[in-house]
Amino acid sequence: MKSFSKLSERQRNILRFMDRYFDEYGYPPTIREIGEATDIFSTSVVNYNLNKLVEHGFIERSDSKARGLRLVRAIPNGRNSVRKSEKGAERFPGVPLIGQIVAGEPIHIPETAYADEENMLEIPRSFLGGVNPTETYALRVSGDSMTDAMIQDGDIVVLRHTDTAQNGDMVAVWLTDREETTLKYFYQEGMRVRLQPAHPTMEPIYVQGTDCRVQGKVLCVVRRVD
DNA sequence: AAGGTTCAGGATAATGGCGA
DNA sequence: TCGCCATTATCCTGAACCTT
Repeated sequence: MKSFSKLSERQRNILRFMDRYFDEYGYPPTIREIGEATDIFSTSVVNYNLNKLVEHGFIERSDSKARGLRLVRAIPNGRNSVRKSEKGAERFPGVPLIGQIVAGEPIHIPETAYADEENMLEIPRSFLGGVNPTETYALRVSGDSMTDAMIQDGDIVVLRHTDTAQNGDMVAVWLTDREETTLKYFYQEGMRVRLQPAHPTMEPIYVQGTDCRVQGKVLCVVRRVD
């Protein structure tokens, strides 16, 4: 994963523009708007650089819809970088950190999560992709099954409460037979579900649809670097 | 119509091999 | 070690096409 300063000038400009645009309009820009704002004349170049930013873990893209862009890492000096702002909690709503995902040990995730102030994370609204903060919660990741998805041991994932998922979604899933929660990519394959780790040497888990329950979909990842 | 994707091909930078 | 050259990788342009 590259740091912000190691990105090309254009890629940094794209991130800054996306950050400003989301802050102003509340939704992401189009590829053509990004091109206009960053002096890129070809949509393919914008697309190329967006793919690079996905590769480096700065943004996520949705294949199925227009403006399907989402910042998933804070931008240094960006409007939505992780800091207190004049609008305070409104722009940086609290997301409760309620536990961790750890293989072999079940974790109960309440429908209405509660955490004391010490365990509340301030997450920029743009990182939640329009999801109501009251529908979100955070978990600390233990293990390295998602390293290829830029999620390391100790990272915090922010999730939206949901009991459904689409193929390719990164989700927290409760496995009823194993009595544990796991973080994997979700793929429905007929009556069974494939839970795919993002790790080169780890095998997917196959379970019957009735033996797993989606508990949340990952919205973004938070990492402390020190 | 707006917005996104794909493709062929060109320019430039980075890298590696080789001889002096 | 240095300079030259070939190869490869990266980034870009422009246009056509596809999807919603």
